[in-house]
Amino acid sequence: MIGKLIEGLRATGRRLTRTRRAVLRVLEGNQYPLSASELYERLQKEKVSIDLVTVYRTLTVLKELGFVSQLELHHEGQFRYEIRQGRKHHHHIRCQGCGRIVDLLLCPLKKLTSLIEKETQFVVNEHTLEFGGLCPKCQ
Amino acid sequence: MIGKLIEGLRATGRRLTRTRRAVLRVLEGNQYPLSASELYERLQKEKVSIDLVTVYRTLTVLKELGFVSQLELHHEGQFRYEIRQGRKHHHHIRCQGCGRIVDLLLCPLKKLTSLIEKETQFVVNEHTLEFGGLCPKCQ
DNA sequence: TGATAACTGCAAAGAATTTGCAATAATACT
DNA sequence: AGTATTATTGCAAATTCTTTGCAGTTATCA
Repeated sequence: MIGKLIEGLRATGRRLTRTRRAVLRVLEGNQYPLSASELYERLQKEKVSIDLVTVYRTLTVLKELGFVSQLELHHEGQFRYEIRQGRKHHHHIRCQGCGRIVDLLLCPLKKLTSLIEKETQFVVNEHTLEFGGLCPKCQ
Repeated sequence: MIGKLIEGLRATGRRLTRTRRAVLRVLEGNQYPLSASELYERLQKEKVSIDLVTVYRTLTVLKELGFVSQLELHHEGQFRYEIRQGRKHHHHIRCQGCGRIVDLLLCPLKKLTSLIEKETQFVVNEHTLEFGGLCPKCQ
């Protein structure tokens, strides 16, 4: 992963820094998408000296290079980021109680897309699908 | 509509005011969901004297009474509001070029919900589905 | 008409995110 | 290895959307 990161950074005239490495490492160590401030907190716990602004800027770069994807879950008012590397297209379900986010591996929308294109005359480029509910612990 | 509004307001110890009437009227005159600031601008054009804060507070009340629903479209960073009165459950498609929002009357997710509940052990209470693309003019 | 709340406007606070700029650090070249 | 170049960082401050506090205004009901 680091190898590909260096490659990607170089190709766009960027540099591999202590902070970029640290951000990527924390994201890799987490199976659910983190917000910028969550990432910041975890870095602080690990005694990595970094500014929240730098976290934002790093996430922007990683997103531009295609290493992470940016999620916008409803009722949250913030972005979340997760490693995109080698992951299939998927959606999420979020617990309305504790906020826990779980991946959904299915996506039933491919067929629907062409139907919608016919109906609206739009060219569909993306879709977001998200469920909200209560996880077993919060029920 | 106004009749039901008065009824709803009364029932919760609230009052029908010039501003609430105006906000509802503008929402009714629009077929696509408006943001608070868009609503504010339209009211200004109509020479209705109102503060943006009051627009927000009014939208909150209308939402609580079930007269409008609050939407959170992706890549927008703001809420939108649309009349809910007598409208069926639906989703939206938004043009990535001009931002135009069109309703989608179909919803293919009812069957999917029980599948997801089995898979995740969540109780699903809501879902959001949204498409992004280019409208005929922006293609 | 007057009393009692609810409602409004204004200013200011909050939260997430972005921007400007000088100091710092990674890279390339010698 | 040493130095010049230029990307990156940290800090402060700005932005955007939304919410809150409070005193003055207005709708409602006796």
